[in-house]
Amino acid sequence: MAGPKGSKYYDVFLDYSIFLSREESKELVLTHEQFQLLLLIEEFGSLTAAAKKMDISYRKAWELVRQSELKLSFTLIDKSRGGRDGGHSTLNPDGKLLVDAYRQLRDEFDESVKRVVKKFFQTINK
Amino acid sequence: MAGPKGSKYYDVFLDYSIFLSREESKELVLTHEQFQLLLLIEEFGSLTAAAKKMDISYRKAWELVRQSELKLSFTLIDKSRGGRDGGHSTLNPDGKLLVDAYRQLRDEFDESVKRVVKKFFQTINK
DNA sequence: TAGCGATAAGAAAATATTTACATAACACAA
DNA sequence: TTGTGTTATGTAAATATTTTCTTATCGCTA
Repeated sequence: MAGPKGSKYYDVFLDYSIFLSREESKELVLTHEQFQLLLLIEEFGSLTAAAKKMDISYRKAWELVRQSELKLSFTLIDKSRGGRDGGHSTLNPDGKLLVDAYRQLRDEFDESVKRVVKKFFQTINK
Repeated sequence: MAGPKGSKYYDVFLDYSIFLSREESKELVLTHEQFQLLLLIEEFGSLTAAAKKMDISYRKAWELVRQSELKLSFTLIDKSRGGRDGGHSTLNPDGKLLVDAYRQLRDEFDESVKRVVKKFFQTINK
Protein backbone atom coordinates (compact mmCIF):
# COMPACT_ATOMS: atom_id res chain seq x y z
CA MET A 1 0.00 0.00 0.00
CA ALA A 2 -0.46 2.42 -1.57
CA GLY A 3 -2.26 -0.07 -3.72
CA PRO A 4 -2.95 -0.18 -7.42
CA LYS A 5 -5.93 1.65 -8.91
CA GLY A 6 -9.12 -0.21 -8.20
CA SER A 7 -7.66 -1.85 -5.10
CA LYS A 8 -9.36 -1.21 -1.79
CA TYR A 9 -6.09 0.30 -0.69
CA TYR A 10 -5.72 2.82 -3.47
CA ASP A 11 -4.34 6.07 -2.02
CA VAL A 12 -3.83 4.40 1.37
CA PHE A 13 -0.27 4.20 2.62
CA LEU A 14 1.28 1.81 5.15
CA ASP A 15 3.54 4.01 7.23
CA TYR A 16 5.36 4.13 10.57
CA SER A 17 6.82 6.42 13.18
CA ILE A 18 9.94 6.01 15.28
CA PHE A 19 10.25 7.02 18.92
CA LEU A 20 12.23 6.45 22.11
CA SER A 21 10.72 5.13 25.30
CA ARG A 22 11.75 3.81 28.71
CA GLU A 23 12.09 0.09 28.60
CA GLU A 24 10.56 -0.62 32.00
CA SER A 25 8.03 2.14 32.58
CA LYS A 26 7.12 2.39 28.89
CA GLU A 27 7.17 6.16 29.38
CA LEU A 28 7.63 8.10 26.15
CA VAL A 29 11.01 9.81 26.05
CA LEU A 30 11.15 11.16 22.49
CA THR A 31 8.09 11.11 20.25
CA HIS A 32 8.05 10.96 16.47
CA GLU A 33 7.13 14.65 16.51
CA GLN A 34 10.17 15.45 18.62
CA PHE A 35 12.41 13.55 16.20
CA GLN A 36 10.92 15.47 13.29
CA LEU A 37 11.62 18.70 15.11
CA LEU A 38 15.25 17.70 15.66
CA LEU A 39 15.62 16.96 11.95
CA LEU A 40 14.22 20.39 11.08
CA ILE A 41 16.40 22.15 13.64
CA GLU A 42 19.40 20.43 12.08
CA GLU A 43 18.24 21.53 8.63
CA PHE A 44 17.41 25.16 9.42
CA GLY A 45 19.56 25.93 12.45
CA SER A 46 16.59 27.65 14.05
CA LEU A 47 13.78 26.67 16.36
CA THR A 48 11.52 29.36 14.98
CA ALA A 49 12.05 28.18 11.41
CA ALA A 50 11.59 24.52 12.40
CA ALA A 51 8.33 25.33 14.19
CA LYS A 52 7.03 27.16 11.11
CA LYS A 53 7.95 24.25 8.87
CA MET A 54 6.14 21.84 11.20
CA ASP A 55 3.20 24.21 11.36
CA ILE A 56 3.18 24.40 15.14
CA SER A 57 3.57 27.43 17.40
CA TYR A 58 7.02 28.46 18.58
CA ARG A 59 5.76 27.99 22.12
CA LYS A 60 4.95 24.37 21.45
CA ALA A 61 8.23 23.66 19.64
CA TRP A 62 10.12 25.17 22.52
CA GLU A 63 8.22 22.96 24.95
CA LEU A 64 8.94 19.86 22.83
CA VAL A 65 12.67 20.56 22.96
CA ARG A 66 12.52 21.30 26.67
CA GLN A 67 10.72 18.01 27.34
CA SER A 68 13.13 16.05 25.11
CA GLU A 69 16.11 17.22 27.08
CA LEU A 70 14.32 16.88 30.41
CA LYS A 71 13.37 13.26 29.74
CA LEU A 72 16.82 12.31 28.46
CA SER A 73 18.56 14.35 31.18
CA PHE A 74 21.14 15.54 28.69
CA THR A 75 21.00 18.26 26.06
CA LEU A 76 20.60 17.78 22.32
CA ILE A 77 20.71 21.35 21.15
CA ASP A 78 22.98 24.37 21.42
CA LYS A 79 20.89 27.50 21.64
CA SER A 80 21.91 31.13 21.54
CA ARG A 81 20.10 34.46 21.65
CA GLY A 82 21.02 37.76 20.04
CA GLY A 83 23.57 38.44 17.37
CA ARG A 84 23.22 39.34 13.71
CA ASP A 85 20.42 36.89 13.02
CA GLY A 86 18.77 37.13 16.41
CA GLY A 87 20.01 33.74 17.53
CA HIS A 88 20.01 30.11 16.47
CA SER A 89 19.57 26.51 17.57
CA THR A 90 21.78 23.69 16.35
CA LEU A 91 22.19 20.02 17.23
CA ASN A 92 25.07 19.26 19.55
CA PRO A 93 27.09 16.01 19.14
CA ASP A 94 24.57 13.96 21.16
CA GLY A 95 21.74 15.34 19.08
CA LYS A 96 23.56 14.52 15.86
CA LEU A 97 24.22 10.93 16.91
CA LEU A 98 20.61 10.38 17.81
CA VAL A 99 19.36 11.88 14.58
CA ASP A 100 21.84 9.78 12.61
CA ALA A 101 20.56 6.59 14.24
CA TYR A 102 17.04 7.74 13.46
CA ARG A 103 17.91 8.23 9.80
CA GLN A 104 19.53 4.82 9.53
CA LEU A 105 16.52 3.12 10.99
CA ARG A 106 14.22 5.13 8.74
CA ASP A 107 16.14 4.00 5.68
CA GLU A 108 15.93 0.35 6.67
CA PHE A 109 12.24 0.69 7.49
CA ASP A 110 11.51 2.23 4.11
CA GLU A 111 12.94 -0.83 2.42
CA SER A 112 10.95 -3.16 4.66
CA VAL A 113 7.75 -1.32 3.86
CA LYS A 114 8.37 -1.72 0.14
CA ARG A 115 9.01 -5.45 0.49
CA VAL A 116 5.98 -6.16 2.65
CA VAL A 117 3.61 -4.03 0.59
CA LYS A 118 4.70 -5.83 -2.55
CA LYS A 119 4.05 -9.18 -0.88
CA PHE A 120 0.67 -7.94 0.38
CA PHE A 121 -0.56 -7.09 -3.09
CA GLN A 122 0.73 -10.35 -4.48
CA THR A 123 -1.36 -12.08 -1.85
CA ILE A 124 -4.63 -10.22 -2.35
CA ASN A 125 -4.36 -10.47 -6.15
CA LYS A 126 -3.80 -14.21 -6.22
CA MET B 1 19.16 1.14 22.63
CA ALA B 2 18.42 -0.12 25.09
CA GLY B 3 22.05 0.62 25.75
CA PRO B 4 24.60 -1.07 27.96
CA LYS B 5 24.89 -0.16 31.63
CA GLY B 6 26.57 3.18 32.03
CA SER B 7 25.50 4.33 28.59
CA LYS B 8 23.37 7.44 28.34
CA TYR B 9 20.80 5.23 26.72
CA TYR B 10 20.58 2.64 29.46
CA ASP B 11 16.93 1.64 29.89
CA VAL B 12 15.93 3.71 26.82
CA PHE B 13 14.45 1.82 23.91
CA LEU B 14 14.29 2.75 20.24
CA ASP B 15 10.83 1.73 19.13
CA TYR B 16 8.24 2.29 16.39
CA SER B 17 4.58 2.18 15.56
CA ILE B 18 2.84 1.22 12.33
CA PHE B 19 -0.22 2.95 10.89
CA LEU B 20 -2.17 3.57 7.71
CA SER B 21 -2.75 7.01 6.25
CA ARG B 22 -4.06 8.67 3.10
CA GLU B 23 -1.24 9.30 0.69
CA GLU B 24 -2.39 12.74 -0.47
CA SER B 25 -4.22 14.27 2.45
CA LYS B 26 -1.97 12.58 5.05
CA GLU B 27 -5.14 11.91 7.01
CA LEU B 28 -4.78 9.08 9.52
CA VAL B 29 -6.82 6.04 8.49
CA LEU B 30 -5.72 3.40 11.01
CA THR B 31 -3.59 4.31 14.01
CA HIS B 32 -1.20 2.06 15.87
CA GLU B 33 -3.80 1.85 18.60
CA GLN B 34 -6.41 0.66 16.13
CA PHE B 35 -4.04 -2.01 14.85
CA GLN B 36 -3.40 -3.17 18.40
CA LEU B 37 -7.12 -3.39 18.96
CA LEU B 38 -7.56 -5.52 15.83
CA LEU B 39 -4.85 -7.88 17.05
CA LEU B 40 -6.61 -8.24 20.40
CA ILE B 41 -10.02 -8.74 18.79
CA GLU B 42 -8.47 -11.51 16.71
CA GLU B 43 -6.98 -13.05 19.83
CA PHE B 44 -10.03 -12.85 22.11
CA GLY B 45 -12.96 -12.77 19.70
CA SER B 46 -14.55 -10.03 21.76
CA LEU B 47 -14.49 -6.24 21.73
CA THR B 48 -15.17 -6.08 25.44
CA ALA B 49 -12.26 -8.38 26.22
CA ALA B 50 -9.95 -6.52 23.81
CA ALA B 51 -10.86 -3.18 25.43
CA LYS B 52 -10.11 -4.56 28.87
CA LYS B 53 -6.75 -5.90 27.72
CA MET B 54 -5.85 -2.51 26.23
CA ASP B 55 -7.09 -0.82 29.38
CA ILE B 56 -9.49 1.50 27.57
CA SER B 57 -13.25 1.82 27.97
CA TYR B 58 -15.57 -0.29 25.85
CA ARG B 59 -17.02 2.96 24.55
CA LYS B 60 -13.66 4.06 23.23
CA ALA B 61 -12.82 0.69 21.70
CA TRP B 62 -16.16 0.65 19.94
CA GLU B 63 -15.46 4.14 18.56
CA LEU B 64 -12.00 3.06 17.37
CA VAL B 65 -13.50 0.18 15.41
CA ARG B 66 -16.26 2.39 14.03
CA GLN B 67 -13.72 4.98 12.85
CA SER B 68 -11.47 2.30 11.34
CA GLU B 69 -14.26 1.00 9.18
CA LEU B 70 -15.59 4.46 8.38
CA LYS B 71 -12.20 5.68 7.17
CA LEU B 72 -11.53 2.54 5.12
CA SER B 73 -15.12 2.40 3.87
CA PHE B 74 -15.17 -1.36 4.24
CA THR B 75 -15.62 -3.54 7.30
CA LEU B 76 -12.92 -5.43 9.18
CA ILE B 77 -14.96 -7.14 11.84
CA ASP B 78 -17.96 -9.42 12.12
CA LYS B 79 -19.98 -8.52 15.18
CA SER B 80 -22.94 -10.21 16.79
CA ARG B 81 -25.09 -9.61 19.85
CA GLY B 82 -26.83 -12.09 22.10
CA GLY B 83 -26.45 -15.83 22.25
CA ARG B 84 -24.92 -18.07 24.85
CA ASP B 85 -21.92 -15.85 25.51
CA GLY B 86 -23.66 -12.55 24.91
CA GLY B 87 -22.06 -11.98 21.54
CA HIS B 88 -18.67 -11.71 19.91
CA SER B 89 -16.48 -9.80 17.45
CA THR B 90 -14.11 -11.48 15.02
CA LEU B 91 -11.93 -10.31 12.14
CA ASN B 92 -13.44 -10.84 8.69
CA PRO B 93 -11.19 -11.79 5.71
CA ASP B 94 -10.23 -8.15 5.03
CA GLY B 95 -9.38 -7.66 8.66
CA LYS B 96 -7.25 -10.80 8.69
CA LEU B 97 -5.29 -9.73 5.59
CA LEU B 98 -4.56 -6.33 7.06
CA VAL B 99 -3.44 -7.76 10.37
CA ASP B 100 -1.25 -10.28 8.57
CA ALA B 101 0.51 -7.52 6.64
CA TYR B 102 0.94 -5.65 9.90
CA ARG B 103 2.58 -8.65 11.53
CA GLN B 104 4.95 -9.19 8.61
CA LEU B 105 6.07 -5.58 8.71
CA ARG B 106 6.44 -5.72 12.48
CA ASP B 107 8.72 -8.76 12.19
CA GLU B 108 10.94 -7.07 9.60
CA PHE B 109 11.06 -3.88 11.66
CA ASP B 110 12.13 -5.75 14.76
CA GLU B 111 15.14 -7.08 12.89
CA SER B 112 16.00 -3.63 11.56
CA VAL B 113 15.88 -2.16 15.03
CA LYS B 114 18.30 -4.76 16.30
CA ARG B 115 20.75 -4.09 13.45
CA VAL B 116 20.67 -0.31 13.77
CA VAL B 117 20.91 -0.27 17.55
CA LYS B 118 23.94 -2.54 17.38
CA LYS B 119 25.59 -0.19 14.88
CA PHE B 120 24.69 2.82 17.05
CA PHE B 121 26.48 1.46 20.08
CA GLN B 122 29.48 0.44 18.00
CA THR B 123 29.65 4.07 16.87
CA ILE B 124 29.34 5.78 20.25
CA ASN B 125 31.80 3.36 21.85
CA LYS B 126 34.57 3.84 19.27
C1' DT C 1 21.76 53.55 21.55
C1' DA C 2 17.81 52.01 19.05
C1' DG C 3 16.13 48.23 16.23
C1' DC C 4 15.90 43.54 14.73
C1' DG C 5 15.12 38.70 15.04
C1' DA C 6 15.79 34.93 17.68
C1' DT C 7 15.28 32.39 22.20
C1' DA C 8 12.70 32.12 27.11
C1' DA C 9 8.82 31.38 29.64
C1' DG C 10 4.35 32.33 32.34
C1' DA C 11 -0.65 32.45 32.07
C1' DA C 12 -5.19 32.47 30.14
C1' DA C 13 -8.26 31.12 26.56
C1' DA C 14 -9.76 27.99 23.22
C1' DT C 15 -10.07 23.18 21.49
C1' DA C 16 -9.86 18.44 21.54
C1' DT C 17 -9.98 14.14 23.73
C1' DT C 18 -11.36 10.83 27.06
C1' DT C 19 -14.11 9.02 30.47
C1' DA C 20 -18.32 8.22 32.78
C1' DC C 21 -23.05 7.39 32.76
C1' DA C 22 -27.19 5.76 31.01
C1' DT C 23 -30.25 3.16 28.22
C1' DA C 24 -31.26 -0.35 24.94
C1' DA C 25 -31.19 -4.48 21.83
C1' DC C 26 -30.06 -9.02 21.11
C1' DA C 27 -30.20 -14.32 21.43
C1' DC C 28 -29.57 -18.06 23.98
C1' DA C 29 -30.28 -20.77 28.35
C1' DA C 30 -32.19 -21.92 32.62
C1' DT D 1 -40.02 -15.13 30.83
C1' DT D 2 -36.07 -13.76 33.25
C1' DG D 3 -31.10 -13.47 33.64
C1' DT D 4 -26.57 -12.93 31.46
C1' DG D 5 -22.96 -10.89 28.78
C1' DT D 6 -22.13 -8.77 24.72
C1' DT D 7 -22.70 -5.14 21.24
C1' DA D 8 -24.81 -0.19 20.24
C1' DT D 9 -24.99 4.63 20.91
C1' DG D 10 -26.09 9.31 22.74
C1' DT D 11 -24.84 12.86 26.05
C1' DA D 12 -22.55 15.27 29.69
C1' DA D 13 -18.61 15.84 32.57
C1' DA D 14 -13.89 15.79 33.30
C1' DT D 15 -9.12 16.17 31.54
C1' DA D 16 -5.57 17.22 28.54
C1' DT D 17 -3.57 19.68 24.89
C1' DT D 18 -2.75 23.57 22.01
C1' DT D 19 -2.82 28.19 20.85
C1' DT D 20 -2.55 32.91 21.82
C1' DC D 21 -0.89 36.72 24.21
C1' DT D 22 2.49 38.99 26.72
C1' DT D 23 6.75 40.41 28.49
C1' DA D 24 11.68 39.76 28.67
C1' DT D 25 16.56 38.90 27.35
C1' DC D 26 20.33 38.68 24.31
C1' DG D 27 23.99 40.40 21.03
C1' DC D 28 25.02 42.07 16.63
C1' DT D 29 24.35 46.08 13.41
C1' DA D 30 23.18 50.55 11.63
